[in-house]
Amino acid sequence: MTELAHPDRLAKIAALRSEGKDPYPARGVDCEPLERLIAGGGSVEEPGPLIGERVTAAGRILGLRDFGKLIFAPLVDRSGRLQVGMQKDRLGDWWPDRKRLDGGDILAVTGELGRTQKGELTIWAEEVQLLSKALAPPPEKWHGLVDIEQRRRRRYVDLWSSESVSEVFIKRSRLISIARRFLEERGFLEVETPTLHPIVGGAAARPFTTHHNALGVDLYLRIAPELYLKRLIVGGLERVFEVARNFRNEGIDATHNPEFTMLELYQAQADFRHMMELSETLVEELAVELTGSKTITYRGRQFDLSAPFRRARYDELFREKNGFELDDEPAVRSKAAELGLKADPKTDFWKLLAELFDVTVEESLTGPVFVTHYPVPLCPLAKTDPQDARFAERFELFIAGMELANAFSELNDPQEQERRFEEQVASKDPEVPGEVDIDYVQALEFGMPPTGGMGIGIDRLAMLLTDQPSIRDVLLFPTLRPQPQGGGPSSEQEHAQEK
RNA sequence: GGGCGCAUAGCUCAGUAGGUAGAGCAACUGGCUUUUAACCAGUAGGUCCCAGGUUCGAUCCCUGGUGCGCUCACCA
Repeated sequence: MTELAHPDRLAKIAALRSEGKDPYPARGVDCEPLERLIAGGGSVEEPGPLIGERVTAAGRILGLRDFGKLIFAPLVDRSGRLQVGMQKDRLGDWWPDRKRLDGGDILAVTGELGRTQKGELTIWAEEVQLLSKALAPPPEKWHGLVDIEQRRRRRYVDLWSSESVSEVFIKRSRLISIARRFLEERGFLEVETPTLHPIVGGAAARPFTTHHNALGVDLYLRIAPELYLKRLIVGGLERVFEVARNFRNEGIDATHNPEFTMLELYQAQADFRHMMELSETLVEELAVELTGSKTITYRGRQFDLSAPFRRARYDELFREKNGFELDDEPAVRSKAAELGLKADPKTDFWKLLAELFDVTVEESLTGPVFVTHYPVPLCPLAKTDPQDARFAERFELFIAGMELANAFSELNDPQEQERRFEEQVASKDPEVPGEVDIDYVQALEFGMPPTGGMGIGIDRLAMLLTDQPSIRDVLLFPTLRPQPQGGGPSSEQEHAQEK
């Protein structure tokens, strides 16, 4: 037992066992979700069909309000919260066992659905069965878990001790489910591709490295599924998507977690314009389904997610904010220096330009807006714009200043792709693949149809649609520094002593 | 990794201008059959994050560390 186990509760378990009562019975019970009982109870004015009926519910009791011969206890399950009333008159044989109940215990209750004098919907218990005894006490009943670290380390407590928390994660789940249905309705096939990659590719990021013993090779956790999904387009699957967990060995902040979820999709015989339509339609639909409106509130600001979204060219946005063309290298360098960017002359011009764009333009992209036509050197996997060879057929979608989607007309010219890969390798940039993915080039040599591809950050979309300020609030178990033994804050001392 | 901030009872928080601490809730005992953070009376509960230093004396001051939050850099 850990320090969380309460001695009085251990004593209650021992007492139950000595009477032949199992505090952790093996069988579940048939019960109704509380939501259904609440709906079936109707209102005080118009009683529902379940009033007066014998019902069974199961859930966790958060506390006990004990009046001597009457006890009220709020019962919660995933779907809602409903009060249980336990009366001596109705529970004769069981009644002495009330002394063994504690906040946090999981119970099954059978009894008549009714109301109290004040009108509160209540199950008047006739049978109470302990399903699982809680040894650790629940958090403070009024505030719930407030300490943000504990909320994240002990999500299993956070989820039931604060009503709004589980809603966020239920919505996140619905978001993914709606997106799947949306894509399946449009002929997309959900696929699964490897997360262990022999070569890093599909994005610019530092990878996690691991090792396979039997093969005797180092492998990387994927930073993006892109190159595998496009192999499937070569394979003729035509419309594919993956809800892909990606891993990037980078810093952690409000919008970044080392593992995160991208919805990536690829559509043959399409280009980035189709991807714009698809993404704005999907985002609008998700907003309506999850929030009930096309206009959402994020961190106190309103965003209208009605399709179509505004389109704005990268170079035009750049010119508006900076007053000169983005390929005016001297101007870019001097402006960057002026803003204090790391701008020594050997810094790659295009990296510098991207940084200057981030600083001068991205701040103002409240959105929703598609930023289109990125400079080609920033888009090694995208097709060049036939109208202007300086730019690529690519867009990124910004909402509330967050980058939510990235898409392009996929480069399908194997010679051009090989050349761009070789340029990347030659740059020796540590954040760019250090090796040409020959197999991918060969896949293109077999012929890939014109293809539109897109990645949507599911975590950020969930933040936006559930109005959460940090990615860690939409991840059930965000990456935290591990704490040896037990994970609770009380083990910090042991940790410190080891150092 | 840099900067700023936080760490006190199981939980939420006070507090000590250096003299080893207190409330509410939770727990325990008793009372109460209609509460909604129930109420009333009583009891118990603390290495004041860790390690050094200064001091007669440190939870408080100093240094170092750990964890978390915010922020900057990197990234989606």
